[in-house]
Amino acid sequence: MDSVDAPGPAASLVSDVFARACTSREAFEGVTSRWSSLVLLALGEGPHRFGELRRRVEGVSERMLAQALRGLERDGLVSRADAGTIPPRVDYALTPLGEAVATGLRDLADVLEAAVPAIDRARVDYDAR
Amino acid sequence: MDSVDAPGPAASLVSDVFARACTSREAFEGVTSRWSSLVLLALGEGPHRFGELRRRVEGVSERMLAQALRGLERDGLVSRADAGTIPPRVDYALTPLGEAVATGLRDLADVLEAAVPAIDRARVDYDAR
DNA sequence: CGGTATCCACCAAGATACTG
DNA sequence: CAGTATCTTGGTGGATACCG
Repeated sequence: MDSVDAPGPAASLVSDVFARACTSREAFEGVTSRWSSLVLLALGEGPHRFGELRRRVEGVSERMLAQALRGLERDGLVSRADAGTIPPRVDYALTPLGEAVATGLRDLADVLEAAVPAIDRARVDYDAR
Repeated sequence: MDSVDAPGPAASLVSDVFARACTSREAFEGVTSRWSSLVLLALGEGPHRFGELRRRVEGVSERMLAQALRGLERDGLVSRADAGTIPPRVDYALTPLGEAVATGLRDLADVLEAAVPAIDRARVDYDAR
């Protein structure tokens, strides 16, 4: 995996989200995908069990949650601790890398949450045209 | 930063990305959706014309690019300047809100780009199970 | 050049049922 | 409780053709 053609300002960059086949783009898409981002946000508030996540992330199905968690675990953003007990208990938490990503996502969510009134206004304006 | 289910420090919070019907979640999903995030990243490097964006964001189709731009314009993240000339010239740029979001996305991309080796390793480990 | 319109394939994703 | 299996469908998104 290398640069596109004409590397930009940061010519020493080894990975590039704009590059179709780059791991960073795949990871970026994984992180920003619908449920994964909300799961990371939830785990940013502390470790959660499966059921807790299901309740915290409104609207997620078991299937999608399991899938998101598997993807995040695979990329090393989330750790999975199976207590091996009955009834089962599995705790999910962020790895250090996951923390860094979740923090970024939190900042983004904060910006958007604060901008809700402006966004609502912009939508009304736009739709009125 | 805050606790899991207690309202937390910002008890006056009016919007919540975890809420299914909240504008902030819609906007969050718009911003993190596949092509929109890459478009914002590209525009974070400066204003671009349609064709420039198409080339910069590897793999995007005209249809998806147009759709992403419309969504971002609707939410007030991107401004559209049609020169009205022939041949046509339309410049896209970030609004102040768009800048804030793009900066957050950039941070995220930086983290992920830097973490590529770790992610690749994590994937190999995971897949070996 | 900067789009829109149309068609179509595929997969994301929901519902449901079942298991360790 | 924490998932997996299976089925089904609607939306996402690609290809192509065309318009101002």
